[in-house]
Amino acid sequence: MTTIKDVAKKAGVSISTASYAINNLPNVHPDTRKRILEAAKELDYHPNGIARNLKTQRTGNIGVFIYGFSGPIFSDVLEGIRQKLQENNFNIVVSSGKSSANLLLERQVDAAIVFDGELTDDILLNYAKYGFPLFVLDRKLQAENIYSSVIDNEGLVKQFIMQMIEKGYDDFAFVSGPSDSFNNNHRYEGFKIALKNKGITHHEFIESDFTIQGGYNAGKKVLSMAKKPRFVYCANDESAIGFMRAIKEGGLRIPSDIAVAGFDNFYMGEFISPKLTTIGIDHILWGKQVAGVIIDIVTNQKVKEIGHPQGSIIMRKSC
Amino acid sequence: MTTIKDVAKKAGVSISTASYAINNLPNVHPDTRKRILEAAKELDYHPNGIARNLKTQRTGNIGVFIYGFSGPIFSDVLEGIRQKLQENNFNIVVSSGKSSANLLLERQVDAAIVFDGELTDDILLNYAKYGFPLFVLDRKLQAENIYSSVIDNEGLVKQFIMQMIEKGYDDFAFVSGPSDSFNNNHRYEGFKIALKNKGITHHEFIESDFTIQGGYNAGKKVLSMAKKPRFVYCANDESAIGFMRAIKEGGLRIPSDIAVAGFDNFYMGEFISPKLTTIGIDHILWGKQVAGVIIDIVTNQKVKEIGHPQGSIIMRKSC
DNA sequence: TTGTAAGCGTTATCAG
DNA sequence: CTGATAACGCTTACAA
Repeated sequence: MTTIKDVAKKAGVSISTASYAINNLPNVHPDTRKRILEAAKELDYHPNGIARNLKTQRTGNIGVFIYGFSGPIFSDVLEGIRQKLQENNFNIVVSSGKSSANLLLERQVDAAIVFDGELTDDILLNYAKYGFPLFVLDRKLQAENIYSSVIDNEGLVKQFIMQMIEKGYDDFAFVSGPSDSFNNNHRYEGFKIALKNKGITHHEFIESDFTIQGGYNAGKKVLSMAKKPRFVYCANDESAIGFMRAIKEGGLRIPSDIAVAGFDNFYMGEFISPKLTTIGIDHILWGKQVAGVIIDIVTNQKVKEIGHPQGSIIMRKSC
Repeated sequence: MTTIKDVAKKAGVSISTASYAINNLPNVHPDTRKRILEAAKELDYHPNGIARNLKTQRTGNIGVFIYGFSGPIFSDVLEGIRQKLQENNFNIVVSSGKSSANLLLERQVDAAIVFDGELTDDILLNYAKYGFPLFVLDRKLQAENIYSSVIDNEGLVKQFIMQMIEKGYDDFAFVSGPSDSFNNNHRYEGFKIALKNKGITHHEFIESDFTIQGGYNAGKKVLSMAKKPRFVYCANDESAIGFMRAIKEGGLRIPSDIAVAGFDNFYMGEFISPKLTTIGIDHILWGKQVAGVIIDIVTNQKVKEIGHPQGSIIMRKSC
């Protein structure tokens, strides 16, 4: 492979001058620059990124620490991150579990976006102490070098459920996600606060796991209940879809027998019957914003707070 | 950050001996090794990956060139790739479009897996000439340093459609994907060959785009046809799901009025009514196999051909 | 405007 | 078994 040395030799200049020209520094005579650039082109020269990184002590790589690639929501956030990072000439290195640690410790990435529940708070706090900027998306965490943005689960669900109560519903059930899920727990909080605010003292709780199958099982459970809830709020859309399928199989009508709603605005929600009412987050935009902040951090710009990602209630036909 | 120099000094040895010990080379006295390792631990030393990469001329990074993160199939392949790569201590750098070029040219990755239609054959062939091993998943391509594995679209669809003909169906339509899609075109080939083999000379062709919405539109089109096909084969599951929704809205029964099937084994297919018959690929396994080959290549092992990824017909209730 | 040379943090050759 | 030392390919003071 050709190196800057070859270019310099061919152009008849020193290595440093070649470097200046190639990096577009102003201190090079136009003629020399032209000669160097031509030589580079003829030799099909491309700088060795690794060498550059070693010298500049920056990699231009941003780690994205994920648990896995599954889940539609997830891919949207990733996609937003990818777009923004790419626009700004950063590379994205994905990793999961403990491999992620090495990426930081071996200085292969300049910073990381964390979306991986396997990485405990303690672990993250520890890496932040080393000086690596970390942007955390799946929890709230306060510390130097740690930034975070989480969905306003509580506020959005509260607002939505209160609207539903005003619409006349007063007999609710909550189909949960995993009990260790940040999103699930805060959605449940919002749900309970809404009921409390409106003086509703009772609700059913059905444990589930954010999957279609789990929602389906929850639906079967409701079918077997003597006194069925009038409104079932599912902690995400996938479980809502499974839930709806089960109760439709059981002969119930949605929303006339049981009203249903979810969270996420999973695109399938528009293609089931009835169309699913949900709370939507603009995941791609969120990813872009997060990536934007990370870029500001590693390039020492002023970082702007992004707060919660944008969310909104999407009324369709299921309630 | 602490460097190997610090470790060497603390252990009272030369840099090279420290390096030997840290890299577990046999030529170090047990006592010295112990001293060095302890020093490393106390100083919380982690080797600088960039420096190592520069010296060894290998990065341990594999590029994964994608068009974007969207699509369920896609994430599964990625997930398989991620698992295998991670097991073998390789990092995965995702990229799309022309940023991907830089990754190779600047030697930030050792090889790449390509899943990005934006990268033309010419471009890929060119990179392969530089000596970068490329594994291509979305097309067939023959050249030095280029490896490829594609779904056996033609064979699987042919086999499936012939079975359906044997079952008694003889009046078919094909709902296509984008006309520039490798997968779509080969599925259509298989479809046509099956018909031809069985002496069926006519079929309907409805253009679509692999999306649920596109499938839905195709369904509306069929509803408006005077003479409707008896069996509609959709080039993927998402369009089949949209298609089914449209014709159900139009009051048709599946499979008694129109039978439907798809391709991919998208997990939603099990949660619609009737459950979708489809042709399934084990995408995660495929990703693992591909990653396995790439690893063999960059570590100079003997590479084993992987051929087509495993596929099978999954009979459910839609035909 | 250009060149010399130090150095980024490693690995690996060679001599001892 | 251990240590000097020369790379790897680049950027960047500093000198000329």
